[in-house]
Amino acid sequence: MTTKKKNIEADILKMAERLFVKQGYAETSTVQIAAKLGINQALVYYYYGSKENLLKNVLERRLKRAFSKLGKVILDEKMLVEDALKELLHQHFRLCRVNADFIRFMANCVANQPKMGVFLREQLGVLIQGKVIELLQRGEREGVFRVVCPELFITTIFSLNITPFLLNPIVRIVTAEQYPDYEMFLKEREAENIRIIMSIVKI
Amino acid sequence: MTTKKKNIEADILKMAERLFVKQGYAETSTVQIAAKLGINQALVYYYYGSKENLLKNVLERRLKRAFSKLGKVILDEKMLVEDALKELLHQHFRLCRVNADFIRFMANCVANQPKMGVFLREQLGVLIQGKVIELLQRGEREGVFRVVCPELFITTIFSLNITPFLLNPIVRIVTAEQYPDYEMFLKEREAENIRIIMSIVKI
DNA sequence: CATAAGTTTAATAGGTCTATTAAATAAGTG
DNA sequence: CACTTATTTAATAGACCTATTAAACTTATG
Repeated sequence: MTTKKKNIEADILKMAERLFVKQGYAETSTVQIAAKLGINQALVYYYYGSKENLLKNVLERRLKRAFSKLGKVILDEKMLVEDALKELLHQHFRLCRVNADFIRFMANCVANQPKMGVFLREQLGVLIQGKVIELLQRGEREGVFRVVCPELFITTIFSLNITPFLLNPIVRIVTAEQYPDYEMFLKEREAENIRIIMSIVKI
Repeated sequence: MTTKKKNIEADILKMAERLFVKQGYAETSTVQIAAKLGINQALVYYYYGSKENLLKNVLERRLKRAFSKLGKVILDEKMLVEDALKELLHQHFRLCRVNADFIRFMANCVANQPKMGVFLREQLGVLIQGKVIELLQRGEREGVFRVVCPELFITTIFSLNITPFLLNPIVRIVTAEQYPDYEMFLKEREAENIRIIMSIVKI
């Protein structure tokens, strides 16, 4: 009773995120969000004013979380630069797995509502590149990495790592015969991604 | 007057496709489809029975079209196998550009409604692999291509080619500084994709 | 031309959704 | 405790949506 005082506001946000990401924005109603929490639907409006504003809060929170995790990956200077990059790639692959639904959701938000494009651009900022560029520069300095265009390099990584999750059902169809177990495919896929990416930079 | 007799059925399908892909399924109403065509909304039900059935018709038609185009890419036996593969990659990149909205839409359909997953699996079948596998085998036979796993190879191609379009807004943010003009980036991106993919197979 | 079959329309039932409001309840504060 | 502020509820306005229906219109065909 007393403990769940201010949790409702946060609960709404969490449930909204879960349902938005799983079912889509339009397919999720404030009625449903409230029902799943066992609260009155008007509370959604009491705390967030409108469904659109609720969406913005969801995006903001989730983006912050996702990126803060990537930022926390520690790449020891004592590690070989190659191993550090491999570790980063591994973490990125994991991150793509966990956030695929959300990324799909974002892509939709932007595609369906032009407003969201502007909003997302503000939110995303320059959060992504950091670590990769750092490693590329270190590798060059140490003479073990080729000089490559960071933008192309980063989008290569992003493309290879996100697609198996984002387009999971489509990729599944392509690979179903050889890999009846998708988890097995993912293992091979991650290894292949690392091979491909390393071969791009390694001298 | 007389000419537009049986076109209504087809017009509904085309308009539905346009609006579904642009705005999403839930965000598009049969009322809106009819309004845009200047016809009565009940006609949608007269011809298609239900909104869901309309969706299925849209998917079926569009899938058929998209794949038939890839099938038509002619890869002359007289062409060097390397050049043939490059040509196929070029066509695939173009196809991804044209169909990105639709692919995003499909990915959503599957994510939001489990039913659609089954339906799509039936539709997609084994339509994709064909040409690529053909070329891989020819390359191996001629001794100019390494032996590679076709499933991994195909998903690599798919990943690299689709992401710049499917996640256009996100990729834009990453590349905005270096490539203020996205078209310019796409040109570089296609060239890089071809380089990467060829380096995987070429001995 | 008359009748049947195919096409189109207006009207609406029945549902759900976003958002608001006024009243009820709980918590906080002097 | 008295009174203010914050939270929660029930009820509902107003919009829009899917789907149906019966009637009107058009075309085809004997």
